[in-house]
Amino acid sequence: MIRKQQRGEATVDQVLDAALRIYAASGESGLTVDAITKAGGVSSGSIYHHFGSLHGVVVALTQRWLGRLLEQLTNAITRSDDARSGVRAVIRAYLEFVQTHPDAARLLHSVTADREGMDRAEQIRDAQEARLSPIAEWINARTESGELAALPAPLIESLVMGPVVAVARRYVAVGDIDLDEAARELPDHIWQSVAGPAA
Amino acid sequence: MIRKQQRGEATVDQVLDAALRIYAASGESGLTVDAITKAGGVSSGSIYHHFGSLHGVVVALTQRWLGRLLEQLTNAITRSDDARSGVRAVIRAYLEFVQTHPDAARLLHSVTADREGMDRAEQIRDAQEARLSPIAEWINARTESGELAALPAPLIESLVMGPVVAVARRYVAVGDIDLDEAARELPDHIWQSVAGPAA
DNA sequence: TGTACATCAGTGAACGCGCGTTCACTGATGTAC
DNA sequence: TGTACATCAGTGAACGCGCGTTCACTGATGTAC
Repeated sequence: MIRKQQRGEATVDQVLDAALRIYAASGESGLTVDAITKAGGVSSGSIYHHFGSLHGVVVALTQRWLGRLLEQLTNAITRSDDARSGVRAVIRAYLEFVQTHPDAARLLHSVTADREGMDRAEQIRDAQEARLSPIAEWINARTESGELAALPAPLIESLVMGPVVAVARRYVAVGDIDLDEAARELPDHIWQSVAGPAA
Repeated sequence: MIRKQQRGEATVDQVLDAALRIYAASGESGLTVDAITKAGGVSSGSIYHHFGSLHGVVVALTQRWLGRLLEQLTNAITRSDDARSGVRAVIRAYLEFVQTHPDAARLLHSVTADREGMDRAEQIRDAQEARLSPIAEWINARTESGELAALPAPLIESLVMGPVVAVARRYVAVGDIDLDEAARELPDHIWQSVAGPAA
């Protein structure tokens, strides 16, 4: 059996870590091969060996952090059984992620917004389907039980995550929001907007 | 008195219109001077005469459409006197804008998300202050009267606009949302999340 | 345990091209008298 | 009403440089026997 060498993984990590730092500091336009080379202590050839292109680095970086975020959200939601505590849990999980990884949050907020990100939306959804489907299932189950309002899943998602994302974006960009206060106040208010007849 | 020549305005419009079309079709990376030159029927020198740089074109484009969007929202909100109809009106106004100007919506969603957009956040806020302050005042007045929940204005804004922006982004990006249905359903649900004791 | 071999991992100089910006110039418009 | 002048508006060839990508090569790791 052919095994890849382990040092390759370390290099991949170095590149992605450097890329995130650079992205946070100087944006997508600052994310050049040369910058990664210097910040990550890795040669350009090595980057191409692992990622194929600079674009490949961005894709890998996005997938990595989107995966981690969705993993947190999925864990939060599947651990709670009633709808109200589930909604509460995802909200807290998202805000906690933003607070713990502000750079990654900045990346996800802009890359997913990016036009190229939109083009990649489908392939991203495919890659993350394992993490997205439990969430969708959870929503459908709660909608049918009447705990959640009888709305299409995308609308439920928007009602729950919309304000959270808005708060997170504003926290990262403008900074005139207290995340702890948001974590305290948002859950109950958001819940009011999606609560169903049986709740 | 020295008057600028009128044909200049026409050129500015041609450039900005072409820029929006290009942006919608091929994203920010496709928005090159050469592309504008060809699509707008304007020489590169002329672009520099009016905008100073390519970056200047993007800024002008963003300001123009952000101004138009905020104008719609301000009109919607100031025309309604009770909180509930105000919330309803901004939601409808936003969704209507997105439906009427999907390209501009795409631009605003990504440029404001963009890292450089974040750096420009302050200067954008300054330039649009005339349109932002009426909205803030309206929120504060309704919060004090008890029609809106006793929350900081940024949280109210996030609770109201968050789901709307989320729906709009998803409509523009993925397309699995019916905007008319959203316009019907969202107002009441969102209202539940911000209604105050006196409502 | 050692040797030969294949593949993976990493290097960095060199290339080339796309792109933003400049600039000397021509043309158009408005003002002064 | 016409002429001279200043400023605005527009042109497009030319420049130069930053940046992504390539490639021939060296080094490291794992496998086969």
